Amino acid sequence: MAVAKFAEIKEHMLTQIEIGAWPEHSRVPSENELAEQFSVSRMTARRALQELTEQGILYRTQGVGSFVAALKSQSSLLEIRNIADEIQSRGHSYSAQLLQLTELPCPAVIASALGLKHQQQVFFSLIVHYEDQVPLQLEARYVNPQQIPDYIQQDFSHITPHLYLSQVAPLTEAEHTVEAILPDHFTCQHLHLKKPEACLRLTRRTFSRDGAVSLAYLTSPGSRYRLGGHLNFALEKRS
Amino acid sequence: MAVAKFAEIKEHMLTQIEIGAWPEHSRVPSENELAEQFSVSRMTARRALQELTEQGILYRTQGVGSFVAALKSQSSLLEIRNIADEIQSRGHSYSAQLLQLTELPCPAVIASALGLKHQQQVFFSLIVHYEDQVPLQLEARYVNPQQIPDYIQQDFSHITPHLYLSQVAPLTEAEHTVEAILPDHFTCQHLHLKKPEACLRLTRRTFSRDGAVSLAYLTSPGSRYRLGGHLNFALEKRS
DNA sequence: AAGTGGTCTAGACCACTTG
DNA sequence: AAGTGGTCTAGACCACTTG
Repeated sequence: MAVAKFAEIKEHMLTQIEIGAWPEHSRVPSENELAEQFSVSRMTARRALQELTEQGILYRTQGVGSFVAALKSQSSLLEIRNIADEIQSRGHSYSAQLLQLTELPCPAVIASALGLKHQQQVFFSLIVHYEDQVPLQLEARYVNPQQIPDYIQQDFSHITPHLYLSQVAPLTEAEHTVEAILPDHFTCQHLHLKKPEACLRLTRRTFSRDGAVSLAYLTSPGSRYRLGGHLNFALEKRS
Repeated sequence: MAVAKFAEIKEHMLTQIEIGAWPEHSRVPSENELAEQFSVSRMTARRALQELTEQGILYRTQGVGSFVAALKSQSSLLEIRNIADEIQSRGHSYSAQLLQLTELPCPAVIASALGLKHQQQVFFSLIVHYEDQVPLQLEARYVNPQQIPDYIQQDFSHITPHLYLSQVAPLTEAEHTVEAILPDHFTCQHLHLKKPEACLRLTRRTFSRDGAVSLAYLTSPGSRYRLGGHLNFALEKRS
């Protein structure tokens, strides 16, 4: 079996939702209807519905039916994922636009965060990440040149800074801050926002074995992006 | 069927792991072994194993077996803190204003999240949390009345819902979503926002041993609140 | 009464890893 | 070759919501 049948059904349903054929809160086919349409047993149709429900894409009510949940891009809070992978794992196309890749004298805040001296040179990259041609995130990143001397020679339209950094300086630690902000004019422009709207801003400082590597400001429109996480405490009680 | 068979098997396995009978990375019974032990079909035993795997409690390898996963590292980004403690630990004064504490017929989305039936009664509380007399967070919370029958009798101007819930139904699991939104008029009013500004909204679903306990929407002005965290990867490599 | 989702059975064939 | 997990079938009974 090249592709599982339940996966094909999920794929089909996701497509219907994406193209808007099945709007939010509309009813989707029942287990029995899907089973007949795809010539599978009810258990297989059920699995497709069930997994989409666990992913937060559908919600179901016994005796009533299954419905499309409100949709948004979602990423995990717990893991630091490469945004390209994240987008592609949703079955969408990823692309990037490199706006800047330069060397700057280090602003005081950045110097302090990266353990550099004020006015020392620091690498800076500015990139827009697109999901299916729609800007999902503006990434402004300062990189410690002592740790990553070749940063400025990379082609960041083909590899994300995150992926490159994780290859040359494996991540050992990260610090996050999450804020809601109203973006400035410049950010609005690059995120194709006609009017300023609430944006999520992640500030992420990453560390490798030898200390602070980079400080990134990741800004995404609130209407297109959210962070999701899952915590499990069952096993933590023991220690 | 009072309690589903797959749930009983999960319960049993969780207990074994919690009491240390099944240490990290040790092998747990196979689908066939569990099916025989509990006199159920393999599909039912499989479901128990599968759900524990999705919860991150087990990991499985085809042809080899199922194993107890490693402890998750803690992330203060998602650390579930009592907001009263959080405010007081900054040396500020905490107070709360109870706006609503009622019983409602359950909306479909809430029912699905809490494992309740549509239109069944659900408890609802609405509270504003103040830091030094300034509103910091609007908390709208739906609570499973089957698990927390006395919720509606509590005095939430003196104890936060989070603290009360953690006392009567210890947290085993939590799911988070973080979004940036523009608040509606009602929210603006209670957060004393003259104009709508970007707000952080945490959606938090909490679980106890017996299932979903509550679903909370926590909304805070972006200018007054942010989430901060620290991730350590040394222990996280598992999959 | 008809349709929905929730649970379960007792089989089946498969791909995979191990001794 | 024996055991594991992965997928699937064609039934069954149930609780629930709706017309």
